[in-house]
Amino acid sequence: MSIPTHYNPENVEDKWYAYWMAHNYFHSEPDNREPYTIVIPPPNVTGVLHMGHMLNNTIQDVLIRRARMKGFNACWVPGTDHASIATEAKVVAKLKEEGIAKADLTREEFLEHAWEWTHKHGGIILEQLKKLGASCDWQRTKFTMDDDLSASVISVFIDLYKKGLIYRGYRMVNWDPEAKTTLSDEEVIHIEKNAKLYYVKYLIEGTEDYITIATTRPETILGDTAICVNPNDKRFAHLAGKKAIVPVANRSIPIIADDYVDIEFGTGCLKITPAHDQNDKEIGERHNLEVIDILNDDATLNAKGLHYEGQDRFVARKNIVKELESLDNLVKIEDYATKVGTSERTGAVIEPKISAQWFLKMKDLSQPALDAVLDNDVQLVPDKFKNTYRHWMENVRDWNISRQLWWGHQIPAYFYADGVNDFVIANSIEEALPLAQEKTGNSALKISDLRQESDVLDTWFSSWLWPISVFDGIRYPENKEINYYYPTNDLVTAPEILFFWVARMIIAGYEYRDEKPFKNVYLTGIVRDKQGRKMSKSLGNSPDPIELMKKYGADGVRVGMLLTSPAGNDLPFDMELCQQGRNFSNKIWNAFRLVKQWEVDDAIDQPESAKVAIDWYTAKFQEALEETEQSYDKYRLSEALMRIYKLIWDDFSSWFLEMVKPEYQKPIDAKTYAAVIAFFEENLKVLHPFMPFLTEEIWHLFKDRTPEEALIIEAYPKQEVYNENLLQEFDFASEVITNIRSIRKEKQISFKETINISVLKNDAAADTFTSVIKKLGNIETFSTVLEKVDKALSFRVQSVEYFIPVENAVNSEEEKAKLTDELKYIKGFLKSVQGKLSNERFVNNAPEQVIAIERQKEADALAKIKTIEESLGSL
RNA sequence: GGGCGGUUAGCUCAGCUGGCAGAGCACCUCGUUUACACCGAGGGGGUCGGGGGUUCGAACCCCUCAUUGCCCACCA
Repeated sequence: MSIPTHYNPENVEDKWYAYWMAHNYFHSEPDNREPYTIVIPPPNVTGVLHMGHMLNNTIQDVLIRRARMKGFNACWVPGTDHASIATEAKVVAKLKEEGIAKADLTREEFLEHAWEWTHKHGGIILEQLKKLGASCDWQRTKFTMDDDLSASVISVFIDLYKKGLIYRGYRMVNWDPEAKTTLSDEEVIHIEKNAKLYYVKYLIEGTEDYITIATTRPETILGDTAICVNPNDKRFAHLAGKKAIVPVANRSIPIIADDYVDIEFGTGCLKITPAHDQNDKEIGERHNLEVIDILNDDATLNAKGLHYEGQDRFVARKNIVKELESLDNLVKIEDYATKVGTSERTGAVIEPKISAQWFLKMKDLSQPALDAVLDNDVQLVPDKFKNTYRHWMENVRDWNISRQLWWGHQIPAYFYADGVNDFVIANSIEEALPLAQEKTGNSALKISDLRQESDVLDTWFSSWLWPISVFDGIRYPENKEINYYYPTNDLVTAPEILFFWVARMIIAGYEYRDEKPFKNVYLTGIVRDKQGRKMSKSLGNSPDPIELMKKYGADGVRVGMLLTSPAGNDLPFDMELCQQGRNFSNKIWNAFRLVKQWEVDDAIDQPESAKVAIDWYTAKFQEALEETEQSYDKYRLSEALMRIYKLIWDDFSSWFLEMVKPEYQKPIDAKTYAAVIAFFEENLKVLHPFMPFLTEEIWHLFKDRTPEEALIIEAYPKQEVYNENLLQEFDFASEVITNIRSIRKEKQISFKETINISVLKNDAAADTFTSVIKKLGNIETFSTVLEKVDKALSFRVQSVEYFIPVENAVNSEEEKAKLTDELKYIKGFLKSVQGKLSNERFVNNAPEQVIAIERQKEADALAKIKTIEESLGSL
């Protein structure tokens, strides 16, 4: 035998990927067919493939391959995201290693480094996706900072500004002191931390009395500009209008009253630091308080921090606590569990900071996007995410879209002076000049008087346009491509970015196309390790996907990932799953080997067993196809895969091939052989979306194909009506076979030894599969009898009784015990059925159908009891 | 603090509008049968998180408790 017993994916995978590429099968152009479009969630351009990508992209590939085979014009658009903050952080780190500080570079110099880095690392991840088999239209590969996409981003900014939806404001924002940029609310992760609550007393000016406040951030005392109590708090009524002395700083600040203060919490007194807390800022605005910002951009204290200048905020906290203690201003310290905001990207503790930033008004923009999901115009899978989505959308706040970074889309605002609103918005500085001249009334203004905003836009401000901008539908809303491919069909992504990205894409879709960007959103779970921990680089618990594919084959890994991964459920990943996938590859490979080695003889007749086997598998395949389609419709890919897995492993290999298998070293008839090959090919087609490489390989090994032929573009099997009766009859027959095998095992009758069997004539015993029973049971004669057979082993399937006469093997005591057990069980069953049927309320209330089923069960049980009792009697 | 899920076999999960608890893997037994030991045949295994209730009948509907996960949130 020249075909190896184990499938070796190694050379196969690269070979077929190259073949598909060479024939341009992944490429799509608008035509008369119905489109089926998926845009990839663009991975970070400098990223490396991890298990999350594997899951995500396997799903997309399954969907797109199936659509392609079903005759849609399938288009999967790949690309990468510039990932402003993440990439900039990497470049900064890399420069630091080389001894270069970002601060020493000009913007242009830094961007040169960033582009160099991008060109070097960008695209690695896309190359890795090819190993997985991803059938992306690589000719359409996009990058969020390509010229056309950048132009789209800028034009959208200008448009939204003109619509009055973008404004610049002096607001309290989330400051990441490590990346030295602001973040949107969504980029802030709240983490539970054990903190301390410090009770600090402030001297009331002109008295010997003190007032005690509680704070978690004693270092901000240096920025205090008031003490605040609740106006209804009688305890502090006498302090109205008085002043307090800030410890350490020895400044005098007013004692004010505001409803915000909770009388019950802490001491009922609050220190007000408008520069470093959102609530304090609001209270400060109501009471016209001074704002003292004590922090630098890197969260060290500035000159306002007095002798703590230069110290990090946390160092200063420790030190100021010591000083307060020595000054006798510290009353006590309590443990306190609180949640602190941290940066999604750097992990740094977020500092609330007042600064001038750009915002997008979200309320009105988001309404159509909210409705679309609530009305299922955009379908979330699973739909439990609808609640989460609604909650977020109903409470959406203005989006801080500016970042104090260099890598990204620079905001097209041109300042002619230093005021918060001393700017004009334009496509270029040349276009900005006349606008600025007009706005200022100063026609002497020159280009050199203008200065472009140095901030860039939030990464998501470009990716929210992705499904439109990859087809250049922002700049050219009527272009052929966008009109053809939009709206796309499926978006496959992680729930983590439901708000960051998915919600905003829907918003942009309605704003710029007046139409949803995709029909379905498949939300994958998080890939976790066996212990349930999220797979991450820092934990080192994530296997290298490339290594995995080397070991188990890309197909094996794909199957492993999808076998147990319902939408929205986390995937507890285990190598065993890939092993199962690999084993499945091998099973199919060996089924192929078996069939391939058969010799065909035109001259011999088709046996009856093969004839019925073919009828049966025809129906079985259709049943499986129907079930598979239903699973696909519900996006239950794991179920679809499992059904195909069982179809091929159990139905096809264990049953069908065994039924048609010719005797050892004898040829197979041509008719049966043709059917076997045809079935095998149909199996390969339904499996292809899940295991593209293996199926393509075997499909080509069966026959010589023309250079234009490939499984990837074969037509997916069509659903047809099938004979359900035949399937039921077979289920009966297979139960007979199982019983025979059981008896063989029990009585240690070798399979090589033929046996005889008799069936007691009974209307329920159909004989369609008698030839199959004979073949798979290795039966010499199969006879019908009118009376029970003495001295025989017996078994019953439903109400039909079978006998196997075996010389000397019948031990009547054993038989008796066996029958008694069987009788006991069936009587118990009958009792419960009759219990129901004798319950008047059941008979009166239950639907007719249910009662009929119960009556049938009763009759069957009675018939079976009768045969068992007779057998017992005759023993 | 608010909201939303989950809790079914050792593990991962199905179980549609109430009507005999399922699958895959794992496990056990047997097997050098002429595709495959990455295999075959046969088999065991569940008080459906606890407690109430509705119903002829509850894994499924209602109440309640427990537990676990996720999302949101400016109480010092």
